[in-house]
Amino acid sequence: MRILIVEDEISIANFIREGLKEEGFAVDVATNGKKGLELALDNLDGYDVILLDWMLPGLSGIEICRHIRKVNQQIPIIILSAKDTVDDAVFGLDTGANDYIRKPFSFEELLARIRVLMRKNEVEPIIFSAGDIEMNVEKHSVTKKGIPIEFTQKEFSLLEFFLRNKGKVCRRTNIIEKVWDIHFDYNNSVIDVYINGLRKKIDEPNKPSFITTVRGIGYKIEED
Amino acid sequence: MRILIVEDEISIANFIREGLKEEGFAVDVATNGKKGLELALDNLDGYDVILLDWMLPGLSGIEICRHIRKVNQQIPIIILSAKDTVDDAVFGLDTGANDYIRKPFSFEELLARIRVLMRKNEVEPIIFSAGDIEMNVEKHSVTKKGIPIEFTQKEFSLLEFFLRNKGKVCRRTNIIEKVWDIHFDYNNSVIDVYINGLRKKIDEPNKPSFITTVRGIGYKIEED
DNA sequence: ATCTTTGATTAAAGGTTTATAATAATAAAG
DNA sequence: CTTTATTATTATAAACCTTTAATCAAAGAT
Repeated sequence: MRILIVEDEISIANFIREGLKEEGFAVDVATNGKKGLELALDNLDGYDVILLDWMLPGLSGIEICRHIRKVNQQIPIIILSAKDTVDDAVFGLDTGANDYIRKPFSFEELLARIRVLMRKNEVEPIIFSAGDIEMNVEKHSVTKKGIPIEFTQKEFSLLEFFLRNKGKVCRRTNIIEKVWDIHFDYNNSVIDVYINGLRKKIDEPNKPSFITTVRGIGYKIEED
Repeated sequence: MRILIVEDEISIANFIREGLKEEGFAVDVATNGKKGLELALDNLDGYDVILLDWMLPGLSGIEICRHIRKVNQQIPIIILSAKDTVDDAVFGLDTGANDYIRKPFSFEELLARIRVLMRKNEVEPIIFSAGDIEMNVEKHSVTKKGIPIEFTQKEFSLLEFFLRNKGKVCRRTNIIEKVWDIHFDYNNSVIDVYINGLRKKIDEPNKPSFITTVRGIGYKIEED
């Protein structure tokens, strides 16, 4: 997680930088507008959040924000400003900032607001893979070495369950609960039938199966 | 654009409601926590933003927020609160709110912050295409290899939905919700009928359909 | 070495989902 | 108000998943 701070008051910049570093962020600081915009545009995808002071020598934070938004609408921008009127806040937000924090601010609240902005990018993974197998949940497709393999609904969710738990043993009870939504039924042989089906579609002849049996417990697929 | 306000102080609720209505929003108001949560959960996809007062009779705004976030991570939530300490704000934000506004607040700033949260849904492409098919949403026209094909309204929006989600599987639940605005009705066969209609107009004889069936889940059109 | 348990495989029954046509209901147009 | 176009519902047949059951093979226990 990388954050860019554009702030000309060295003491404030340092204060934020040290605080964020303690939280485990990588931090870049620019102390004037021109340098800040340069850093931002050079490395737009590299930053997870950008903090902009409004009043800066040269290029203002607002102008930086406007420039960035011309090129990229996604990256979260927070304006930190001593301008504390409602009009200024509205102006800043309408220029494309995601948040507007008035100085002086509490570091804890800044941090919480950074967390909010990073939260939305934490989307559930939609692609799982193991060995040659790759699954795209959104597309509901699976490929082996790039070649698509068709799966029925149940087959697909069973395979998905294994891929989500790559490396771990999936117990029969667990499988039957999570994939079939059947409870308290250890010995349902539907599982076996479907394991068989998966193996037929995935495995290659004369090779150890992609899905290994853990006798008395369940099955698993190995971590790469 | 529909907004839910959960606020027990009638004067504040009315003030916000009237303001938002003037801005062209559809507004629902709940004056206690229980009712608010009910409205929210009944109609999660229906709201574009939810405003929660923290202190409410019965169920607090924080608790409502927590409940909603269990089910839905996307919908923007703003907490409006007389609790003005940093700790309260941090707590509110960490509970899943997207913004935390201290009372008393300016309506203009609330509006600007609502705009921020709705902005992400703004980028609207007008032309979609897949294979030989090209759709212009503005003109409400579709062509295949440049030759226009007529569609009825429902046919058009169904096709539009597929084109917007090119490559992804469109689940029946999703289709019936987004195209027909019918909720909790998986097995409405109106879908099948319209799929049939689209295929008749688009597909060529003795070729695989433009729209592929994903049995038990829904339909999709392939990425080019 | 044999028995018991567990897992693999196959085939077939049973059930669900989808395609299609026909019909009814609703909205729009003349 | 009637006609037409559009949308929704229902019915039925076909496709094909899912489950059950039966049999066989392998591993572990006695």
